[in-house]
Amino acid sequence: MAAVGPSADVQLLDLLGASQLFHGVEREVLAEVVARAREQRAEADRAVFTEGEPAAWFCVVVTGRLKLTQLGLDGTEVILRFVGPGEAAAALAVFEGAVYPATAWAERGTRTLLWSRETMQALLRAHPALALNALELVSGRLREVQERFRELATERVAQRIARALLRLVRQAGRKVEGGVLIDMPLSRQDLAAMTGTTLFTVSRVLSEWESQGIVESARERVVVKRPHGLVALAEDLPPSQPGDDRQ
Amino acid sequence: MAAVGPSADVQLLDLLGASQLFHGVEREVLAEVVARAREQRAEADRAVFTEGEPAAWFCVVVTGRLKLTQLGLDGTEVILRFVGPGEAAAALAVFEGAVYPATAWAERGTRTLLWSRETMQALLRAHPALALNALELVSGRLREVQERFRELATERVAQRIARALLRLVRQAGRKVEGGVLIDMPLSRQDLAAMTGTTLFTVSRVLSEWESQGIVESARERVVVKRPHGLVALAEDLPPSQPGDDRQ
DNA sequence: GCCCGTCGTTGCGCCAGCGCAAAGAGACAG
DNA sequence: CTGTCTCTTTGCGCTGGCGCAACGACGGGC
Repeated sequence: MAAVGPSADVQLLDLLGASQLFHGVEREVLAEVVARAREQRAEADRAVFTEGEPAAWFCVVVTGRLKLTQLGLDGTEVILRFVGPGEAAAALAVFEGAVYPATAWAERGTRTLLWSRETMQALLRAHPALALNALELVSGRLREVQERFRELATERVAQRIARALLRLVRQAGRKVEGGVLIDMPLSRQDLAAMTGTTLFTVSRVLSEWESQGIVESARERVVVKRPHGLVALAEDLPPSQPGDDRQ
Repeated sequence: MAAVGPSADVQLLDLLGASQLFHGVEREVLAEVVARAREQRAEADRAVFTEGEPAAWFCVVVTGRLKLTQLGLDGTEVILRFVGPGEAAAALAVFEGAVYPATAWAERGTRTLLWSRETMQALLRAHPALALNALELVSGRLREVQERFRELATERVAQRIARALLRLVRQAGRKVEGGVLIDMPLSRQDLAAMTGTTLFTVSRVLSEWESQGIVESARERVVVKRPHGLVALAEDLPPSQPGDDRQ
């Protein structure tokens, strides 16, 4: 962990200025924010913070990605979401609670900015615009979780997997020939933990879709070949035809 | 709907002063807040606001209760939560989104205070303490929904029903002889919509628990006789003995 | 180039929970 | 008191998805 050097400042200012939490904040305030941050390069396979521990740091990803998980009583892992560059983690812990409600796993080489809980609360108090942004941020997240809660309560597994893939396409999709690659390591187990099912079921569903030409999958890799096909599955519409996805 | 009269002011000030959103706010600000509210008596079986409609009003319950539901694609209803006196609804809609993410059904005779979206946003801007309270409120709600998401993803039906009952006991429990009554009309269908299952399964589970003396249930009525028994079920512990609940 | 560890696939058996139908039980109106 | 409406119970059959086991495939390290 190191104090942020002046050379990095401009890039960080841009990153934060474009983030949901700090967007619209005056440049000078942003400079203050950056000045009070600590930068960290996370090692892979080590948690940046851990569920149940006292909430000490607020976190924004600079490069790389975090995976936020919760643990069930029986040890089953649930993936809440992924956090990409410019996005925040541990908002809950710092704004409301005393402990982290989730564990954050960093992808190899992930760089993060960290602010102590006290710093963050002081910033919120000093800059009302920041508090409003935070309110919007947390609200949006609440909306999304409620949505997923409803899905989990009312929809079948295949439908939920389709939705999860569509979300990942939006979040980490990269156009490649023949479709959209979900540009991150994504195991069957990951998809299962996102959708409340098992890796076996995910494997079966993906195999089925592969045989229908909707996706193409390999080890920790998924390419969506016919997004409309997934949308049809997610919305429970009559299956689309192979020609439907021409763009 | 009527402007708030001066006679009601004191009670309303107390109610709001004790609420999570307005707690700690100076008395004079609170007076301003009350002055800008409209009071409404909701008819039963009519929605106070409806999922998907433009978000127009922020809402705090004075007396009675709201039931917040979301609709699935196939028409299945999911209950997000109940809103009691002093609690807020439509926070999301007003703080972040353009439309209500849920429908609010009022119990018969429920009285609510309403503020227009614009008023609410003006209040937030004018009083930073309010924004911080709102942030805390929404954060707490997010924490709870994430928790329930995890439960839905990892736990069995009986376990989830046990948790739902325990939450309701905390929220609307009233001590009666032989146990704690959940003091509101609560159908099997309601419990099913809270836990992502069907009324049949809820009925079977409750029957089983009734035969074990853990609960006692009637039409839209549940009395928890041995809370520890439910806790054991919720935490997946070895079943407690009938004597365990002596207090 | 080989080995080993991790990830993915697939067949098989099983069971938790669903869906329906038919009947029972309160509650409320008239 | 009676009829009706809604809520609840329970039996029965079914199936979506789970859990395991065995095997296969890929990839990184040495």
